[in-house]
Order: sequence, then structure tokens, then C-alpha cells
Amino acid sequence: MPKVSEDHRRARRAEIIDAALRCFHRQGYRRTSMADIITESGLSAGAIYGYFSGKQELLLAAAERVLTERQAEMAELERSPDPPAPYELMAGITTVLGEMDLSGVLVQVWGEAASDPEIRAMVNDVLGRVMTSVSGVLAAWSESHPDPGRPDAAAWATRVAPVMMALVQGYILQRAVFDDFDRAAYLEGVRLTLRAEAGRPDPSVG
Amino acid sequence: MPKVSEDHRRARRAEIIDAALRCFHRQGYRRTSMADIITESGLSAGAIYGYFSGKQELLLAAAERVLTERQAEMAELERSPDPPAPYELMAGITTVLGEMDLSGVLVQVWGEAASDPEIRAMVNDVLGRVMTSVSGVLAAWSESHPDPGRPDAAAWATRVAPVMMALVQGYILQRAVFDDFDRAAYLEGVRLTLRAEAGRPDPSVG
Amino acid sequence: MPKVSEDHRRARRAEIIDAALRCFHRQGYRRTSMADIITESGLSAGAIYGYFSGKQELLLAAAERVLTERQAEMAELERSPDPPAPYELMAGITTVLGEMDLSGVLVQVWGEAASDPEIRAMVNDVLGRVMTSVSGVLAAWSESHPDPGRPDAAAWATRVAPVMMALVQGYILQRAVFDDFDRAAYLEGVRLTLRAEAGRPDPSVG
Amino acid sequence: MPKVSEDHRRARRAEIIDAALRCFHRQGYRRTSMADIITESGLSAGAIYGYFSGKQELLLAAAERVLTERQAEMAELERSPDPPAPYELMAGITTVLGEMDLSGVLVQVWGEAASDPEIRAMVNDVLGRVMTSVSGVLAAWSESHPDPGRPDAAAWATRVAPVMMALVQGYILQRAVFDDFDRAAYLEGVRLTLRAEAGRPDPSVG
DNA sequence: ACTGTCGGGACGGCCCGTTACT
DNA sequence: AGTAACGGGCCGTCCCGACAGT
Repeated sequence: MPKVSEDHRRARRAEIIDAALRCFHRQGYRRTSMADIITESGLSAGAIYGYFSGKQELLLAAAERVLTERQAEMAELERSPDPPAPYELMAGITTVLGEMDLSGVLVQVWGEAASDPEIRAMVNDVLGRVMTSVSGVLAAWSESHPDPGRPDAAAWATRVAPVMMALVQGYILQRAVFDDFDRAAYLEGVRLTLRAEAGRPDPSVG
Repeated sequence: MPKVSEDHRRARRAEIIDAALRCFHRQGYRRTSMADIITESGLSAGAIYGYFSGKQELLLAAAERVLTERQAEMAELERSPDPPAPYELMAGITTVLGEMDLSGVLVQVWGEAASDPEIRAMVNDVLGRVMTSVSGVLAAWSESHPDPGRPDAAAWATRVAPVMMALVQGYILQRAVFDDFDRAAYLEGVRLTLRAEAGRPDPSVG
Repeated sequence: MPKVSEDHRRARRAEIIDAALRCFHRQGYRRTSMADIITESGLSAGAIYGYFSGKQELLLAAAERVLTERQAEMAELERSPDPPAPYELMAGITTVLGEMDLSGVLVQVWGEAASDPEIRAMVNDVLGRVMTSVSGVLAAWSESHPDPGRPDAAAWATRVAPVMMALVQGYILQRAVFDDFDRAAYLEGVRLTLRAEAGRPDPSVG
Repeated sequence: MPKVSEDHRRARRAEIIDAALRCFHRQGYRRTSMADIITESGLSAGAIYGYFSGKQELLLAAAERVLTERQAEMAELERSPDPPAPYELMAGITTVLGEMDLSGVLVQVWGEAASDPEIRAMVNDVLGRVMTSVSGVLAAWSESHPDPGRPDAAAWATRVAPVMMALVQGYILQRAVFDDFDRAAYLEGVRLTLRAEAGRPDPSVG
């Protein structure tokens, strides 16, 4: 098969996922019908079902893309020569997340994952990779900032990573659900909570 | 209406909500049909619709109950003469949550809240109250454990409360979504992260 | 549940089957959509699906009814004190069939049976019973009309029954498919073919 | 167009019809999608639609081929110098039919013919020719076996032909639909029924 | 020129949340 | 309180043109 076709295919899939994401963001997964996605994408039903086997696979693909993008950003931080401190990590992540608002979709994906094995497996997979990245960043920082209270950097990172994840997840959730969520206040709270490890104030928060 | 009838009505509602919760837990909200709930409750369609206006209101009621129960436990802690330290608070909450597994339902409710105004309003309301409770407990503890780094107990509590909430939400989410979630490890991570504030080790975790 | 309800249910099923039969007769099974049956029955989609699980089950039920009715008429002949000769049997059956024209539907059912195991099983079942009835009638006649050429009435009947069935099936098929099918001519042909056994001329033909 | 191309075209059509017949035999006409036929034929949709205007025309062509082949065999018998007796005719036909099992497809074609004018017309046409052939064979036999009971060979053949057809059709039908159809038993039944005309026993049946 | 791929769009069957009437 | 019916609309897929590559 010609290479063009493969690229075309990839691009089409991306377009469709974009349209689906817009719908999910606007109306929520449940209230989004295939007809909505079809209209939004500007394609026809036949075309869409040529690329995705159904609505659920669309959610799967959309979620995978969103999560994988986050995971990629995470992995980039890991390779940084100057590993960020926990609080800086948090602040960095939330900055990245702030650019585009997919919190709503993420929370919905979590909701589906709670009862749909397929979505759950994918979420497990991707979040597992994110967790590894976070753990790596934390370990790197811990090694470059030795502390007698943290004798084993790797072990410490493994323990703390889920908590950092939780802080991010809480951020995403509250952002998606609270009418009056205040990002700066949240980060300030994180800073206060993690006081011990945060030597430097966050430059991006007043 | 006689008072008996009112009690009866209340009890019936509770029964129906129980049935709905069982279904939501088992199959997820989306995959639960009214027929499922009707069967599970042992009542008839007519009966159910006499108590609830529809499926969404059932989720609303179910969610409200679950959340309110949590909030009540929270409020109880608030009245304790010996306010718990942040880490103890976390440990206590997770212990309470561990008793019955409604994490899945909670996460689904959050997912709905992200795109359904009515659910969202209710979640906002209840979580707002929880936040107030948490904040109160934190403030009480801060006042009974003065620290020059925390000049204003109330302000500090207000900032830290969302973070404590996030830690609980992250706990619930990871518990609902991760196949190999380890409660003790998570709490240990929290302890490490909040080291500064946790004077006493958690009695329930090795 | 009250007996009325059971009767009601039975009657409703019959109504729906009637409507379906009208559609199948008019447009054929394939070209009949559920919407057609819904319109024809005057009920709603929901109502229909309360009685039948789908389109195929409707065909099944319709076919079963038609076939069973035929089988019942057959069984009646069997109990007759004066068993009909083979040719008279044929003539009688065709007379009965002639009343209402369901040949088309029958042929379609056969067609489905050829490739649908469920329909096939039902057709096997009902036609098996018809075959038994036919065989019984033939045996009865053979016994009351002894012939040295037919020493064992039962064995003879068992062999001849499928052929009698074939004559009926051929009648039905040709009636359904040939534009210029002539019932009387067909019966005359049968009479000529079965000459040996037909002592008496058919009163209803020529 | 070059003659080669014409042959090619003919061969292609035949291939496609073969593929379609395999599908119809395996899954039934209704349950066979164009995609199935496309896959089975190894060609592409575009190619197929170059040869046939649609699914129905495929059935038409397939049915026509099957029926015409039968009719050809029939016509051959007609030219035989030693015309077969009615029973021998039956036995011969069933032997030919037994070679390949297309009973299922034939029955489905009949079913379609019952409600589709186009199919019906074709079936009428081909079966008409078959009927003529059968009639011819019968007349030939009758003339070479004079019988005072059959004064007019042609008239007798015309009457009996539909019955012979019915016996074949019944054979095909029962073969396609009955799980435990027994060819030899059926033929034995035919022999018993046609006893008067069958001077010689069937050589192919014990 | 002809094969093959992609896209169109119409229904098709089905199910579901819900309400009248008993 | 319960049964029976309602009817809207969803997901899927199917049959088939119309380009584009060889």
C-alpha cells in the first residue's frame, strides 16, 4: 500500500478523535451520540465506522491520546538535566494541563474506567507509565538533593509518586467539578503542604 | 399525610437508592438500565417513578447519600476534642472509606458532574460542605499545635484543605481504577510527603 | 397474575402475528421492516418488543402458527372413521390450503429454514408431526383397503408419507411461484399418477 | 471489444457467481453481505459492481445458473433414444442433484421468488422450460409404452409433468430442511407410489 | 482502462426511559 | 402500586458511487 494512504489514514483518525473530544468536552460522553460526532467531524457514518469500530473505541482512542500526550510531557521532564523539586513538578504539570481544558474528559474517562474493563485496562496501562515517569523525576531530584531523612532515593520516589499523582488528579478533578476552582490557591496549598521539600517559591504564582 | 406514611416513604426511597447503588457499583451508571434497577429493587416501574422522577435523579440521590455520609463522618471528626493532625485525618478518612467500596460509584459521579449541570451543582454543594469540615478540622489542629510557620491557622487551613481533599480524591480514584492499588503504601507515601506535620506515626499502618 | 392478563397476552401475540403475516405475505419477509409490522399492527415498537424478542422470532412464531394449523387439520383427518385414500387426502389438503393463501409465506419459511438453524429446528419439528399424521392416515386407509401388494400397512405408510408430503409441498410451491398455476390440473395429474390407489374420482374436480 | 476480453469477462462473472453461491450456501442469502461476497471472491467492490448491478442481480444470476444447469441435464435426458420411465426419471434427477448440494440455495431462491417479481419471473421462465422438458420425456416414454389407460400421450404428459416436478421439488426441499432426510427411502416411496408405471426397479437403489 | 479504496447516507433493528390506565 | 404500552432515537452496517493509482 502506498505510504500516502497510511498517512492519510492516520490524519483522518486524528481528525475524528478531535471531533469526538470536542463533543465529549461539550456534552459529555454519555450525551454524545454518534450522530453528534459525525456532524462535528463533517464526515459520514460510513467513513467513521471505517476507522473506529464503535463509540466505545472512540472513547478509548480519545482517552489514550489525551493520556499519552500527558505522559509524553512527563517523560520529557524526566530527561531534564536539572530535575524539578516535587512542588516544581506539580506546578509544571498544572501549567501544562492548563493550556487546554480536558479535565472534564479525563474525569469522565476515569468514571468509565471504574466500570468498563477495556477502558480500565488502558487507563491502568497509561497511568502506570505516567507513574514510572513521575517516580523517575522524583528519584533524580532526590539524588541531586541528598537528605539524611531520605536514605534511599528510589524507594522514597516509589512511595511518593502515587501521592504526587493524587495531587495532580485532585487538581484535575477539582478544576473539572468545582465552579470556583482557583489554581493559584491550590498550588499555594500544595506549597504549604510540601513545605519541607520546596526550597524555592513558584515563580509562576504571585 | 400521616407521619407513618412519611416514614414509609423515606424507607422506600432508601431501599430504591440501595438497589440503584448496587447496580451502579456492579455495572456502572451507563450500563444500568431502569429495568435493572426495577428488578434489583423488587418493585415495579410505577412504584419507582412515584419516588424518583427518572434515572438521573436516582444517580443524584444516590450520590448525594454517599457524599453526605462521608461529610457526616467528617463533621464528626471536627467536633472531636483532640483534633487530628493532617496525616491522621487522611488515615482516618481512608479507614472509613475502606469499609465499603463505593469508590467506583464516586468516580462515576464525578465523571457525570463534569458534564451534567445538575449533578455538578449537587457535587459542588456537598463537596463544599466537606471542604468546610476539613478546613475546620485543620484549623482546630493548627491552633492546638502552634507553629511560627503558620501564623494564621484559619488562612492556612483554607489553603491546605483542597490539598487534603485532593489526597483523598486521589486515594479514591486510584483505588477505583488501579488493579494493584496498595492502601498502606499510599498512606506511607502521604506520611513521607507530609513529614513535617506528622508528629505521630499512624497506628494502623505498619 | 390474573387469568385475564394471560388471555390478553395471548390475544395480543395473535394480533401481532396477524399483522406480521400480512406484511410477510405482501412484501416478503426480507423486505418487511419492523416499522412495517409496527404500523400494520397499530401498536408501538415498545409494545411489540414486549411480546417478541425480534424480527426473527416473529417469523418463527408466524411460521409455527401457520404450520401448526395445518398440522391440526391433518390430525383431524386422522381421527376420521372413514380414512381417505391417498388421492382424497391430497385433494382434501389442497382444499384446506386453498382457503387462505399463505403459500408464499410458507415457501419463504422454508427458504429461511435452509440457512437458519432456529427456523430449521422448528420446521423440522412441525413437519415431523405432520409427517406422522400423514403416515397415520395412510396406514389407516391401507388397513381398511387390504392389498396383496401392500403386506405391511405401517411400513408402506412410512415410505409413502414423504411422497405425499412432497406432493403437497410441490403444490404449495408451484402455487406460490408459478404465475399460471392451475389447481385442478395439478390434482388431475396427481390422480393420474396415483391411479392405482384412487378408486373413486375426486368429487371437487371436474 | 476483443474476443479475449469477452471470454475474460465471462470467466470473471462465473468466478463471482461461484463465490456468491458459496456464501449463499453457507450463510443464506439474507445473512450474506456484499462484503462477504467480495472477500470470498478475492476481488474488490469496484470490480464486482462492474459485473453485477447489485446483490439481487447476483442472486438472480446465481439462481439462473443453477436452474439452467438442471434444465440442461433435463434436456439431455429428453434426447435419449431410450426414454426413462417416470420413476427412472425421478431417480436420475435425484442422482444428478445429489452430486452437489445446492438444495439450500434453490429453496431460498423459491422463497425470494414468492415475493420478488424479478426473481419470480426468472424462476417462472426457467421452470417453465424444465416443465417442457419433463413433459417431453414423459410423452416420449408414454408413446414407447402404449397403455389403453393413457390414450393421449401428450395430454397425459402435460398433466403428469407438474406432479413429477413436485416430486423433485419435494425431494429438494426435504433434503434441504430435514435433518434426517433419507434419499433411498424417499425414492422407495416414489417407487411404491408410482408402482403402476415402474416396470423396472431402480438400479441405483438397493 | 480497470481495479481497488474510501466515503456517503439511509434505514434497519432494537432498546430504553417513561407514562397512562387499572 | 403495577402492568402494559409508547415512541423517540441510537448504534451500526450495508449497499453502493466516485476518485485515484497502476
